[in-house]
Amino acid sequence: MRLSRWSEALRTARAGSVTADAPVRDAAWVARCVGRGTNAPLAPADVAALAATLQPVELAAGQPLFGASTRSEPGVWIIRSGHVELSVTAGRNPVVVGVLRPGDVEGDIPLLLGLALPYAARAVDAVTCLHLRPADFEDLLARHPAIARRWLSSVAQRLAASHERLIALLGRPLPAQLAGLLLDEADHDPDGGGVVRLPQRTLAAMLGVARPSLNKILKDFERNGHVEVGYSAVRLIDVGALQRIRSA
Amino acid sequence: MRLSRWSEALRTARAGSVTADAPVRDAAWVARCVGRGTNAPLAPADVAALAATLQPVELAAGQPLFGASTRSEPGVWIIRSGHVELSVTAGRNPVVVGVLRPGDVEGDIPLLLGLALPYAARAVDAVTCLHLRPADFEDLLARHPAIARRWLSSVAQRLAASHERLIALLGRPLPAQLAGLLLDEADHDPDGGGVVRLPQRTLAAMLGVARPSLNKILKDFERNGHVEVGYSAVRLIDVGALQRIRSA
DNA sequence: CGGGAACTGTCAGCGAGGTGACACCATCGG
DNA sequence: CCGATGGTGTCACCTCGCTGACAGTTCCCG
Repeated sequence: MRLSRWSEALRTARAGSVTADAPVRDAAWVARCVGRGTNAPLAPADVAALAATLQPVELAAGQPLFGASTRSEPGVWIIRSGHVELSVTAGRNPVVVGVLRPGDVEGDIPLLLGLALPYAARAVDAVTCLHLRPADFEDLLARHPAIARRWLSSVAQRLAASHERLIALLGRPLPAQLAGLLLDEADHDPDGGGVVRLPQRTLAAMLGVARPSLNKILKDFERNGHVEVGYSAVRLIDVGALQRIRSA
Repeated sequence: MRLSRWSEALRTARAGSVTADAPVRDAAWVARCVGRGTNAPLAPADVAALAATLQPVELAAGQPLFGASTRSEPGVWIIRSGHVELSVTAGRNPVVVGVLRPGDVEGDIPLLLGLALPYAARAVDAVTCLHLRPADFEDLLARHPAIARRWLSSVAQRLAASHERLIALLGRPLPAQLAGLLLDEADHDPDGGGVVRLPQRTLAAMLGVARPSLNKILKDFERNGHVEVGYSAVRLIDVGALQRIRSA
């Protein structure tokens, strides 16, 4: 069963390269991406334990990982490829709390605290991720201090990012907020510049702002040659200028 | 040396009750307040290790724990009594990222990630706190898996709170934001109602908003009998009404 | 008890951003 | 190849909260 899910998971990511050591390779990838290596190195035994419990899962665009309504299977998800949108529909318009990208982790906080998160998660595009069942997660933390230590640094990282997000949003003009968001959310392409592959509706929801307001600023940026606006994508042209606007 | 700092620390907190087991009592208090007990119980040996390393420190009102300028001694602080304001002076007006109250922890994130936090901390009123030196902190985490596990739940708690703060701020009208802030920050008095003992300037900075705007809403609340505005204090009268406004 | 510092209360004018609506365009499935 | 879906570009109107300023009040320390 696991191998069939594996091959399905890898079909999109890198077709045809399914080998027996794929679980170990993914566990090593998790070890590299979750938290920080300094001060919290993982021993081979820890990586092996990870490899034994990680369950690959594939999601189509639009599919929910979990939601206020569905409350589907709990556990920890680690994004391997694709994007997941965390949103909450409080008040009038939906607000996007964050966007998960490859290497990001979700679902561990509810397990650690024993309470449900107030937001829903849905795949923006096709998503490959690794799943850890609640019991396996607790077990890994209890039996592998190095993993617990590493997870601590992962959560700490997310907390620092969340604080920076608060600072970037509070009482700042919209252009500064948008510049910061674009710089933070850009996927760094090999060609040098970054691209934000999200519709303007999502970007607006991430700033808690109306789409027309966002579009106005975005077109200003484009007129000044700072970005290039495409369909469901924004390409960063002049990173320096955006940084200047962010801290204006 | 340690005992002398102890007696100094306790002079304000509870004068005259200094006994030999005070460190153990404070360690037990930390064990109760940091993180969640369920899923992460601490053994007596863990509490003893905490008691051996906690260093009591006392701060006068206005004194900084650390700051962008001073960069004073690093380490972990656990607030025992009083309030500490975390603020950052980005752009025009200062923004308050959060207010630490008794039981809150600060300074562990920079240690875990090896990078400085972008905000400064200063005592709002007289503060008693417990200090943990960087080396001692690392040592506790490495040698006591239960403490690492418990710390994980503490950081997770803070992350959830930070996410809720983001949700409460993004794209919501000012009255809803203020109602949420008051409900979150109220110190629950024994007499039933809660009190927020912070000047309006600080409350405004926490919402990234101008003081006159905040004052306007606050007086509206008072006119409608929801709160009672005092000098550097807001008393909550009708909690139900505030909850209704928060989710309006 | 008196003076300075900090906090609160309030106002008029202005600009940023929300609202709702509508035309146009990319993308994808049939 | 065509139509449905969903994303983008833009507009006129209007509300909300900012700006800067000033007067009154409370607190605290000498």
